[in-house]
Amino acid sequence: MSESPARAQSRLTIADVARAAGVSRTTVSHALNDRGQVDPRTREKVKQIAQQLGYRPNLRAQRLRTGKANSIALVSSMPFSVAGGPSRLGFMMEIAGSAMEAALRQGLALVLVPPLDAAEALLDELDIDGAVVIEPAAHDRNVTQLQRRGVQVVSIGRQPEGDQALPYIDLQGYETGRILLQHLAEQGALKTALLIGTQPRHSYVDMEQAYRDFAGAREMPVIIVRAEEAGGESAGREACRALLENHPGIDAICAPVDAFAVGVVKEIQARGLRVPEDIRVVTRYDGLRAQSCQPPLTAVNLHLDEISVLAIDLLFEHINGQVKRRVVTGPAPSLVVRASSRTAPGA
Amino acid sequence: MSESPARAQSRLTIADVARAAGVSRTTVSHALNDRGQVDPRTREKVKQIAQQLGYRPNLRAQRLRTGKANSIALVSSMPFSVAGGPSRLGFMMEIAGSAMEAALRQGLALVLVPPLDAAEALLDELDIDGAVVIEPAAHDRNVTQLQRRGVQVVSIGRQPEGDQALPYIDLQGYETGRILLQHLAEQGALKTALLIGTQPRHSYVDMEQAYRDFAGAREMPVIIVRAEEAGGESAGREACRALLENHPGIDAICAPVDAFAVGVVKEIQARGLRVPEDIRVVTRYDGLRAQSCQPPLTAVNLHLDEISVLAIDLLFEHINGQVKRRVVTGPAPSLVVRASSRTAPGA
DNA sequence: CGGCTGTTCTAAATCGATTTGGAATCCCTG
DNA sequence: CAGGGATTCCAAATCGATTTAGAACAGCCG
Repeated sequence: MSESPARAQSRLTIADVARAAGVSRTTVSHALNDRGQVDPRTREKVKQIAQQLGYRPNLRAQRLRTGKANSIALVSSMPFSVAGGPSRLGFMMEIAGSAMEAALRQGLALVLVPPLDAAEALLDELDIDGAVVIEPAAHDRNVTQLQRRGVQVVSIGRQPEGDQALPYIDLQGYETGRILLQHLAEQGALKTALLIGTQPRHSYVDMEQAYRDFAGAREMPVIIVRAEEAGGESAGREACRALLENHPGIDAICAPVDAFAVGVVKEIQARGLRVPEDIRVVTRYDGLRAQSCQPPLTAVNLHLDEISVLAIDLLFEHINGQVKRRVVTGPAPSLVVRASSRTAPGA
Repeated sequence: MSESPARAQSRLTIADVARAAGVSRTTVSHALNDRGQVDPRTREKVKQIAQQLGYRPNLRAQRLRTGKANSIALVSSMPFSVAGGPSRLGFMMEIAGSAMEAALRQGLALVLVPPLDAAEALLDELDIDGAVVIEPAAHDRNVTQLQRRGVQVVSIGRQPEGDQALPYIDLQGYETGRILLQHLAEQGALKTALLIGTQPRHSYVDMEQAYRDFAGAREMPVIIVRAEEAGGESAGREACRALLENHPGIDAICAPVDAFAVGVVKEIQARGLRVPEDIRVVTRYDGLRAQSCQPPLTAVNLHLDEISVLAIDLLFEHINGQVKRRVVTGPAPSLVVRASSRTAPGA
């Protein structure tokens, strides 16, 4: 039985270590996990032998027993067409980039769940003890599915009308809208239209509120049009056409969805108008799409890297049952001015 | 025993279903998994009851028994400073974006492993049955660590001098180098220098070979300089300085690492020279860094979205033991010309 | 009716860890 | 030296599924 020492696989079990050390499995387990009462000398000896043998506990057995998966999921429910395009899943990936690092620091593995219908099936096959959902819509199916399974969920961006108020990182949608509109006004815009998505997402809700308040304070007409997220760039373009035809005199468009904004710019230019001279355009997410647009789009730095870390930490707290904070406010959004809106002489 | 039907958690075990259906656990297992010999009527009844009760098999128990994790990892070993910056982990994230989708289609969850020292510890805590490693260096520690554990590994980009030849997706580094150098020549460059990293990665090796062949064929002087990847932009800048001081007359620089290329541009401009009029600059990866550089950098479209899918599929084959293909060649790299190299009148 | 084959189902072993509830040993005190 | 309390260790139960080996019963044949 003592042959085949180099089994390549981690075929060694706790029993092998116990045998080699001349103690029981219990003692090995205790020794290795710094649990229970074990003579320091025995503990050291067991550890050494385990090390020497190259023993690694079987994760699945460990998890079955302890009930922890030590991993979390990052879930996006934005349709592909919005997330897609040149930057693929820019928004989600930017979050993923720093989230994986933050997760690692908590000893958690981060698994990615793309926004696909097929994902729903996988969502039940995922061995996770928590999930971060990106900007969920009001009655997001992913969220309810996860909660039904009993996994902890937090969201980046408040879930509007949340079925039962998910803990979340505040993305400060109102403030984001305010600084964009304020900026447009400073650049001389007098008649700003708003183009948002149809889904009930916090960013649209908050943005609309900011817009209405802003318009109300200045006696500016309220011009709001909605487009289907799934339509992507062309839906934005279509909406822009309707906007321009029905509301002459518009001199600025605020389109928080970057795909929409790009469509807007294309439509404006196709009509022989200029951005920003005739119509200023701004968007929310400052990703590849905004930056590589011609002209580049004024946008908002949401500080997603910091937001992600906060989200992971919040989730971690909830998983560990120290349920205290339900809302965490991240760094304030900051304006990134680019050519698509720069018309005032001062700027 | 029939109370508390809505336990929130998936607390139901196979025993509960068995009890409710009036059969044994074995029969339930067989019925649900379409295994063994079960009367079709019984099978149907069990399935229905399980469904009705909302039974979900415990993943950890299932995995302990079956030995499969149904998940894979995406690993990058590029240092953070290169991967970092404006696009954070651009290269890795671009791959991740489409890889997660491909993985999902195979019923695999994709977990992200960031390039951190701490990751080494986590790598052993990861319950995975395979991993895709991005452009591993010659004796990459992550790779050996994974292999020792017995997980299948494939790489995107050949592992040079591979300890034992990992299966890989060919990134066609030689061809990439060739089209970049060819392009520079077409734009009038007569003295092109090469700036690569010090690590033994396939892209550097192949690029260098392409460069040497190219120079040899044209009797162009061979000017190669290396910089430490970990140094990022400033290392590239430093290398550029040395290049310009030691080799007057250089009119083009090929710097495959985007961070280096950006450094190069900055150094050139700081010296009062112009890109591309005085010195043309090109890089390899066409990410946010290349695109948002001033001027934007000519680069190569590596078709990472398709590459990722190939990688996932290859890994899947190896996990399932149908070990046939060891090398898969993806779509040919294609040039993306931008302002940083456009000088010829024709272009 | 005894013996054989096939179908349908089940009890128990198994995966590899953790954890519970003692058991054994030693030391000290009264 | 009996009895109490630490200390150190271990056997067995446990987590929740899958799988093996075999039981129970039916139908069929000679």
